[in-house]
Amino acid sequence: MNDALAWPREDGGARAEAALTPDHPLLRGLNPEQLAAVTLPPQHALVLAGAGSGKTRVLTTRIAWLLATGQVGPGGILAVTFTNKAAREMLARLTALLPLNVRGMWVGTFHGLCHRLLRAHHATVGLPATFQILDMQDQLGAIKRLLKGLGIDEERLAPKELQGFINGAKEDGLRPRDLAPRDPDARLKIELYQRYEEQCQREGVVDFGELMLRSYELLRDHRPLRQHYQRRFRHILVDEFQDTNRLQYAWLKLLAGEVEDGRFVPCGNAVMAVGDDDQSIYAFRGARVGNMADFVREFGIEAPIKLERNYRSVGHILRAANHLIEHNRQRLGKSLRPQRGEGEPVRVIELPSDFEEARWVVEEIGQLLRDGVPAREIAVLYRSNAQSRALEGALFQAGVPYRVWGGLRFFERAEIKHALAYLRLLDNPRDDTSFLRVVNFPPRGIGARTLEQLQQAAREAGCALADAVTLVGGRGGAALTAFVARLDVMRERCAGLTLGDIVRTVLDDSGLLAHYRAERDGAERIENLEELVAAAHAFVQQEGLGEAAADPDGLTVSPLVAFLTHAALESGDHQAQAGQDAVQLMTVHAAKGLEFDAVFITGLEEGLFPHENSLTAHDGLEEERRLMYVAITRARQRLTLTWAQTRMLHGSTRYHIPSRFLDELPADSLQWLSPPRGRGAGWGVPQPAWGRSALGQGDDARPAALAGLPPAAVATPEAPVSAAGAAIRAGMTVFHPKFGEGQVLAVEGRGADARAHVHFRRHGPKWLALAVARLTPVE
DNA sequence: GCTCTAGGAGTCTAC
DNA sequence: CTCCTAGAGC
Repeated sequence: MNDALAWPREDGGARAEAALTPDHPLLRGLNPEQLAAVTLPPQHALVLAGAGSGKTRVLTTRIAWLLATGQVGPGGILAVTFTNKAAREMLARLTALLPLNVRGMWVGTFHGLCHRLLRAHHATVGLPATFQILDMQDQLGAIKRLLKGLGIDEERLAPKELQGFINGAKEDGLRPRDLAPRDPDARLKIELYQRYEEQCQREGVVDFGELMLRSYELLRDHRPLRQHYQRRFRHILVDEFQDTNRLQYAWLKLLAGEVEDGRFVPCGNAVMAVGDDDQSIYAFRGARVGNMADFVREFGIEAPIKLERNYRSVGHILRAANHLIEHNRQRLGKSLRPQRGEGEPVRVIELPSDFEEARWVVEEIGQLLRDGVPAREIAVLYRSNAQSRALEGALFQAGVPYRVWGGLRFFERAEIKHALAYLRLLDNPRDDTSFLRVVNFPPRGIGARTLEQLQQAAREAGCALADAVTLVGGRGGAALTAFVARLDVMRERCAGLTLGDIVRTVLDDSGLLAHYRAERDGAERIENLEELVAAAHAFVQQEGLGEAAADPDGLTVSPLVAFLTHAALESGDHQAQAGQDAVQLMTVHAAKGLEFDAVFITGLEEGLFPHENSLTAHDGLEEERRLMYVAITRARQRLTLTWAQTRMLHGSTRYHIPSRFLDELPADSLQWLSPPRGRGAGWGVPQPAWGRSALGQGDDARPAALAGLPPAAVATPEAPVSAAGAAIRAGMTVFHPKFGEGQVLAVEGRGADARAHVHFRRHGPKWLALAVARLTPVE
């Protein structure tokens, strides 16, 4: 079965031999491990690529090498990434390396490639040619509609919970019939999963999980088709392999071999998986690090290639990263080796509040800017998006240009989603999700009552909402009929137009533009809609879609369908003021894959980083630690860690103790700008905040940037008092008559509203109102 | 049927 | 705190 040599090689062997010299231009400057990975003969391989070890370079050079030496043609390459950004970067680097037509290559995200498979074989899997994709928002809407239709109270089952259940099942490759109902609750969810699938099928839409699962089933159930792709893709390369879920790994296995008698037998192509188990931070969405170990076993990997030379960060930063991650038990084992100087130690500082933290960080940024560090080379990272507010405020006040990543993206904006819904209805009037989104937007007198009648009628007739409008009588029915007629007119007017003109026509005919023009603050929305028209024009230019989208395989899709797919699969840039030189603000998740000269990691507090929700999740703490590892390894020259005693969180003030991660860093590589405090110390001990500095004595030891702070800013707040009359502080061990002993993770609120987050030894984490709870400190 | 307001819930996230 | 939804009032 293992017949790698059975397939004819496309190259003359001699040409490949001649090129196999280390001074080939492509190989110049590679270290021995990188060279080994790039020039590996066709076989399965696992590359363990540490942060900053030149992973992307290895991947792209590998592909270029395979092509340049004639080992494979562009059509024989399949390269999978997790984000569109990574896919784009790979293509860009590749075209820079080789004067080459990348058209025939399959490079993209898992979902993008699955989508391509489903478009090519839509009839085989029973989807209409114009099927559209539901994003998470659309999916939630569809689920809410389903629950309402079945008369299931949202109290009984939260739509979000069902959404999580369905997506979780799909990530594991499970259909409703594969699930065993363990209890009535599970039975209901499985039943609803089934109903949801029927609804999607009826409406001609697929969610993200379905893209993956349906194309998996396509390959699994159609042997000739599977074999066609197995033969075609002689080289399969997977980026960020540690982030693959169960289904994605199973999908890869289908392309790389056959399961015989329960055992996986590779079919002769070569899979190169590149990943870093220490950077696996997406377990919460189904990623399964265990896939790496399974891959080693099932693909017969003898020795993974380890890339451990780090070209990014200075010695102290790398030592901090290595030391921290060694606290994780489940690791394949790997250590980053510095290739640059020692640099300066990692700086740590404690601040009284999130407000002061932001102010201090901004002062430091000011100094960096004065020292000539470009703004775009400075990043402020945080665990959760809510933390950006205080930082934005301080940056704005200081007049420092900044850019916040995350938040609403272009194609997720309400006005854009409205426009897209109209566009989707042009091709697929059965798309009930889109129908409901815009049937009364702009308002045209179609209310909840009418829509209930319509949905009832459609259910009874077993047809789409658009086909049921004639079944509704009265004024509502007339308004509905008028709406559908309007769509029909729109469709006719758009026939034969270019994509850009179609979008323009829809914006005019739907009344969206007129509606926002009349609205007080609709100016920005109109701007966005205009940008959508521009994006449509640009899309046609860029993709070369004169008449229809041409796939490498000659598959054709209408420009409109291609554009709608693009909108669903690439929700667009996080609000760009791209190109502008600005300080970068983002969550640690968003920072993965990026690097900066100077990095601030803020909010290093128990409950925030590690996040309190993670402590109850299985292996949650290890994932938080990997997240911290990712954060640390973003910095090239200078890394600063901050934590604040108090923080405004969901509207009230919370008191925290420093993150355990600070204790897990090597003391030799740290420089405390404020006196270091153990986690057990808590706060509230009356002492001058800077009285005993690690750097020296007296006020002079205060860091320069703090000199401007008023003394009041570092005063210690009073601790709330429990019902038992004891002052309760974060960090202390307490006793509760019912729950026993526990550690106080955080205290929030004041007076009668004060609450404590206590992690009880036997009963786990609980929030207790101090006015009620009889908590007493334990010696 | 539409608009306004009060109350409740959420909080990491890409495709 | 902020976003969303439900329900009351017009």
